[in-house]
Amino acid sequence: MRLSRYFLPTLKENPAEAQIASHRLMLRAGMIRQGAAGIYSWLPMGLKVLKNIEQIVREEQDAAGAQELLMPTIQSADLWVESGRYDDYGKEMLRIEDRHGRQMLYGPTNEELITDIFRKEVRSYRDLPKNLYHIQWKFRDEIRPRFGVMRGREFLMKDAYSFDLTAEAGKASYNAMFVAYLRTFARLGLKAIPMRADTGPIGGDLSHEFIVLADTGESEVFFDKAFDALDPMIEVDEGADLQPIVDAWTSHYAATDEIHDAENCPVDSAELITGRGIEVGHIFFFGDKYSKPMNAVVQGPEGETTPVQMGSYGVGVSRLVGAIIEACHDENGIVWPESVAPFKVGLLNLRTKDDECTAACDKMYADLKAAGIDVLYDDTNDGAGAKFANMDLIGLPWQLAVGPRGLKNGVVELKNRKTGERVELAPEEAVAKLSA
RNA sequence: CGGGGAGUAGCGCAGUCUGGUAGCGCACUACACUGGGGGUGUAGGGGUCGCAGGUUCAAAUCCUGUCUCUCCGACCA
Repeated sequence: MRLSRYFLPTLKENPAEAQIASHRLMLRAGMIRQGAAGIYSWLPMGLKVLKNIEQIVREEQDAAGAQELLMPTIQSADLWVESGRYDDYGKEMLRIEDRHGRQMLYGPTNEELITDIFRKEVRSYRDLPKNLYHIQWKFRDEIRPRFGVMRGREFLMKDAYSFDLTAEAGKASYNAMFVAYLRTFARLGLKAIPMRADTGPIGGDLSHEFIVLADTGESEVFFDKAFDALDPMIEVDEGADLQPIVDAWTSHYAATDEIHDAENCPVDSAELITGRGIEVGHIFFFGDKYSKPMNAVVQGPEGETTPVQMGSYGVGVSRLVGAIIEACHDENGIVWPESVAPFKVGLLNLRTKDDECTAACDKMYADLKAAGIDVLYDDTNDGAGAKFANMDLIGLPWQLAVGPRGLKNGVVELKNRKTGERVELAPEEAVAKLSA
């Protein structure tokens, strides 16, 4: 993509309303613009990152045996009345009336809807287990939205729902999601710690929050140093018992500041790590909490009818964009992990008016594209300084600077955004290195 | 929902107290110079001062109402 044609409205100055790094940087880097409090438009580069994250989440869900579907954003209130949550949910739920006076709502979550879909179609235990998920926009009318996409009212969420015959089988489904989450966050370039969680309005007796570590995170977290030794990229064989892995990840102490009690902490202070974190995932096993009142039942092997055992598993996809930036930025701007970066490399033409320089840039641009590399080519007439600053701001993993000075010696400069390391090498070598 | 703050050009702000031709920096347009870390000069364009009433010869400025945004608290993926 040529920058001269790309819709990337970057800002040199900080917008007054943005308090935290990710919000500030998302606005400055031209990723989002606010429509109303807690509601954002995603501009091309922001959307690209969002889609990249979404895709990694999707791949890991699919790999864990979940199947994607898509439920609507607007739901009928009837189902919520049936589950008893229509009144429980309170003002956080955006209620809408259609032209016929029917009560509708913009879904804050989808347990009722998925349970309804399930109960209408599934009759036999032979159809179990099932795990269905979708990635869809949700709305929760937060009292006070803040921190940009981290605490918006409208947000993109992956939510999966598992259905099993027995609690034991349900636990296995829960474990599969647990491991999928470890892998997902690792692939996103994040360090995530699972913590035992309050089940809140969703309910149930087994639940974990996944907290991503970031120096500027919203809450303080405490966890055992032992987590550092665990590898999140677990290879899962189909049908394998994941309980030992889950046990390994849940046997160590981890707590947010709300629960943490320094006096009675079971971990020696020398073994305890204190940091800040952002909740990006939450998984629940809640048994028959919804299946029972909503009569989602299957016939078992003995012919008996039993409510299915359910779990639900959420990932804040849009929130992750902010969380990743909180975890990956410096004073100059964003530092994208390569897995989610909007482009892999930024190609900087430092002197567009120099025909030789521009010819060399055009060729590298063509070569990089031919090699299948996603490249943002700064072909604008801005000064070199402005180009470097802008490229640092938007945080592409690699910067390829091409100017007459280097070309005279047959070299271009390749800079790693994260380490700041710069090397000079021949244009073909640079393309080869980026293609590797 | 309780308590603060703010709405003036795309962004950041001054002007409001003490009413009298709407300003500054950045960004934008044109030209020239410059050219490896947000460069320089010259000349330009752009705002019914959030909205609605009111007071006045005259309102960004005073009064009333209203909407929006934002910060702190309780709540949350």
